[in-house]
Amino acid sequence: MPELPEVETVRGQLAKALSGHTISEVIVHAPRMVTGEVKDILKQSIQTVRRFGKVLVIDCTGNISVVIHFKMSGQLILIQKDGKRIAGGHPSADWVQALPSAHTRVTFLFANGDTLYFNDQRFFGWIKIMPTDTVAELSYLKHLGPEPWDIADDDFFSRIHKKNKAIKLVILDQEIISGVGNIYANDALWEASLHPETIAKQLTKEQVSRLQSGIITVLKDGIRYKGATAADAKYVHLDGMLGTYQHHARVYDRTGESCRRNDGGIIEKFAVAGRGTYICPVCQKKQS
DNA sequence: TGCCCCCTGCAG
DNA sequence: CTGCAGGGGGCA
Repeated sequence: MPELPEVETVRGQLAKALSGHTISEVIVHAPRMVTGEVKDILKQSIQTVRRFGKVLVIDCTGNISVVIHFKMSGQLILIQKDGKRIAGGHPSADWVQALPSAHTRVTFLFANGDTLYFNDQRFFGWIKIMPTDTVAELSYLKHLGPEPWDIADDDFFSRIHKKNKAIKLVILDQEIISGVGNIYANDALWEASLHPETIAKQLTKEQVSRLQSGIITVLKDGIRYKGATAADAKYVHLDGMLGTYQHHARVYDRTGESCRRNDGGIIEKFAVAGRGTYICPVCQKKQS
């Protein structure tokens, strides 16, 4: 559920579905993914659900929080007492799957009969149970940069401009700007008509300004479309439904398709630091 | 700053 | 079989 829009979508759904509900039992299927004492959240109820960059924080009564990073393949699915998924709509056909599944790592049971499953195929994610008043001291959060809409353009420029590496890697660095991952990085660079390998310190103020706007535009679009579900469908909503941003992607996973600017460009794919990178060769030319 | 690593699973 | 996947930590 990787990037900011996906986590934000689930954050909102969790807050709506679980506020005030009491945790009655927790089953840890994969102990290595969990730190802290699970017993500390028993009988506590959910108060608020926060998000910092790509991290989700579920605050409970009793000064206890559950902090979750989904990494590449983590997901949360809520099943109601009657076995139905929450929220309206019809479950995607892709999600006619019994839970807990082979990928379920932690199961949270609620007093009202609801069950929340944390699934993670690749075991990269983590869950930390800790006092709410110590969450901010987590190393990951302490070093987290601001979200792109929370800083003035001159602050954004100074953060970006001093880096002597490819601009794509700079915006993927959570300590510089938080929330951007590979999908939205590719699309934001297209929005700003920048080549991903341009060295950050070579960018002009005007280019960096366009980039900040581009990042904000694609992240907000991602939230509007409730996240991007890639072909392998590991990101899903709390109710198992799929995000739809992928249908609106600018360049991500559009190899061979036409540039949305209709400039005659055909989207190309290559690797930057080992990560899939997509550009329109016409409007995202490499600068010298 | 760049490489390797953590893992599983799927497409080519 | 190899390569690749919404992330990021540790190491030189």
